[in-house]
Amino acid sequence: MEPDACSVPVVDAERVSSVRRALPGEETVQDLAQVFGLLADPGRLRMMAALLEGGEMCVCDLAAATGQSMSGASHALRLLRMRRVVKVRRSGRMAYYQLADSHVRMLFDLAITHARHTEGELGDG
Amino acid sequence: MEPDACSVPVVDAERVSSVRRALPGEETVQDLAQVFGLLADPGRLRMMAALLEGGEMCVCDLAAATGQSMSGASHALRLLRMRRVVKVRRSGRMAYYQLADSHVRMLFDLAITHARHTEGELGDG
DNA sequence: TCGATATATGAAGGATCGTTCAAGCGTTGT
DNA sequence: ACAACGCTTGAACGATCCTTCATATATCGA
Repeated sequence: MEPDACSVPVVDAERVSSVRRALPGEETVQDLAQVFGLLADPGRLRMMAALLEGGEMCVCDLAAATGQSMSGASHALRLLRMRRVVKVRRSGRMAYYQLADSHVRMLFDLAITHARHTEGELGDG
Repeated sequence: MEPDACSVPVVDAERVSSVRRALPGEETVQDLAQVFGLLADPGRLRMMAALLEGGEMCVCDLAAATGQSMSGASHALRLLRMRRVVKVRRSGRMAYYQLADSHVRMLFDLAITHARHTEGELGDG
């Protein structure tokens, strides 16, 4: 993937190695990136927002509320399920989903704060 | 993209429309997804973690600390710059980057909490 | 048992993303 | 002026992702 010792010139070698030691390990980085990746898709984002609002919902209602096809919703929920962001309760042929923990809500609120804060103009500085 | 009125059968029509009204607008959803998308890449994630730890750093030190090529680091920083996640200060031929606001730190901490909380076993329930 | 329903899944298509290579710009030092 | 330097950018390639279609499983009702 990325070379551990690359041929990049360094200005402040001491700080570089200090920062390097402070960085989260490879496994943690991968985990974090995957969690954020789940939130990076509008369909899944709406899905989580819907669950935040609606509490516990079945797949077809989630699909309808977020404007997705059944298949699309099911695929999205599978990813969220595998990363333990949502949990499922099955009753007969229905599947009822809800958020697995409260971190998602906080991530959401923070991100919305950021989005509102940097609202409007984007681009280079 | 996705049909507004799709042919999905609905169980609880009232809740569906209530949730639908409560969802953030299309523009907000797109913005949020893009912010999370920036955090979804290990290289950019390490970059933000480095800035969190190191305060203000030049591109070559960032590249060295996160194990990226110069070009890769520069491309990553361009995306972060355009979304106003980082800001740049130029001095001569150097470019010093730092985080633009404190939301990133909170997003990080929350996500790490989530990662630690769901550590270990993944997969279907 | 048979069909309809609710959800899940695999495969295929095109779109998007990340990395790399090559070249570009502006600055510094000689 | 020239070369070295720090950084930026564009294009290209391969990998990954999202959507859709078709099919599969399991449950319910007749």
